[in-house]
Amino acid sequence: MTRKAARPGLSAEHIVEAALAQLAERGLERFSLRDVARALGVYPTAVYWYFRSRNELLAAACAHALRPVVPPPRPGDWQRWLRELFTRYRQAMRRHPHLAQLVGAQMLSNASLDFALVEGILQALAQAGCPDEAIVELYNTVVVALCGFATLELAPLPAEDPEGWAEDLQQRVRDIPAADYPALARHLPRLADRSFILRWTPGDRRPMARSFAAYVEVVIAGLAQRIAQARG
Amino acid sequence: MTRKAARPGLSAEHIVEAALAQLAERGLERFSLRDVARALGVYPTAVYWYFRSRNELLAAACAHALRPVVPPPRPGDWQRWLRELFTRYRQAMRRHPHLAQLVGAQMLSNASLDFALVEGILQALAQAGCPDEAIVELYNTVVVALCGFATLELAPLPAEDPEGWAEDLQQRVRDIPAADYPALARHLPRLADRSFILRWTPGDRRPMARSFAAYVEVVIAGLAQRIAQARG
DNA sequence: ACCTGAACACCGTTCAAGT
DNA sequence: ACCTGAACACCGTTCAAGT
Repeated sequence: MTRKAARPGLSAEHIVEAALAQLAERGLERFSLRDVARALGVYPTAVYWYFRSRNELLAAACAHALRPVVPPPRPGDWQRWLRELFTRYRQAMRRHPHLAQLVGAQMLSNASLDFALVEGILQALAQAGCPDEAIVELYNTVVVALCGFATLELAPLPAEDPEGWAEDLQQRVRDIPAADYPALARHLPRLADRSFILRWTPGDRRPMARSFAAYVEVVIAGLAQRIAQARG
Repeated sequence: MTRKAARPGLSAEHIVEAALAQLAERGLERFSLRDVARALGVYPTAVYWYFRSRNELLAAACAHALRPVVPPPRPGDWQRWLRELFTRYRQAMRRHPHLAQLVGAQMLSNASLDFALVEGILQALAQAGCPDEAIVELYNTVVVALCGFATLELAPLPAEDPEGWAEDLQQRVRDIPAADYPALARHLPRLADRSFILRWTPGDRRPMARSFAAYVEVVIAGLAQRIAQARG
């Protein structure tokens, strides 16, 4: 009844899912291929049948996470399309917070969906009236803007002794000398734990939705103005 | 003549310099505390007298790299001050390209210079006329904008088999089906190796200065408009 | 105070061997 | 084709010991 050779118990997709689970559980810094294999009940080296390296596995995980980011076309409304793209990217990263640093910082070069993303951005810029001479710089601007917010929002806080670190930071924030930093002292109640550098709760537990919305509008308004200017 | 106990041959500053040298030579992914110790001619464990962990050493390296980023005050010209801040940040990261991902993605919470940075940004926003209710979101927007560009520009390309990877990407770019990606196909000559996702030369060897300049102007113009709008 | 030295519990990856 | 199994060359970190 049993076959001569068992059908493979593994698959690339299966491994990627296990990797995403490990990532969610232990974070990027403590992510290990051996743990993924353990979770799957196979030898570490079995993974190498499907992926050439640990990095390739992580790249595949990034590609998986990024699948739903490119929005459907919105003919005639480039601002809405961009807004949607930015929002989807952030949501995709919120589902896999530990991937944000990877995608933002180094993985933007692998997946095959990437060409669709490029095409979408170029079409949005064209619709906005961007002249050909400005297409490279504004395309690059959009890509940076796309990754920037979620990368910082979801950045991991120090992994070792997080409570101790949080207390230290709060103490230092309380002790800020108002004479040296008047604006900071004045706005501290608004900023504390709600803003970069002055926060101790990670972004996945304390979303920065309002700031994200403002950020998106700043970028879009800036693009519109820069395009108008480039057209002369 | 020789003292009873030799004065320490090491120092935190000395170790940080060795770490920066190692980083420049081998990159972040292959950075190891043991190599730093080897370069200094001491046992790996000697480093632990000065730093509690590898991560703390890297944080110190980031703080070192970030020292010169906060510009002197520019009373009455917040746009100039911001432009200078962005430029200095990028230049600091260009001096230590392998730190860009760290600083951008996770280390924005340690150094003591940080409070000066926060104060400067808040004062710039105040000068721009930002109302108090919008200060948090626009402060966060500025911080993201600050780190975003250099983080992506200097992102490392795949460490394993970089030439093979570069050739693959170039091949895939050449094979882009113009029917599926018309805008991409049309602008490809401009974009190839000069834009994110479509480049195979790393940003430290091929700077993206024009795109950076455009990016900065987009952000500043967007801030100005958003502030004007927030004032009603 | 500052560093040596040994040891622990891990890694990613290679290669040969099994089925 | 797909996985086991052993082995290699590393890691970061802890702890005790030296001076």
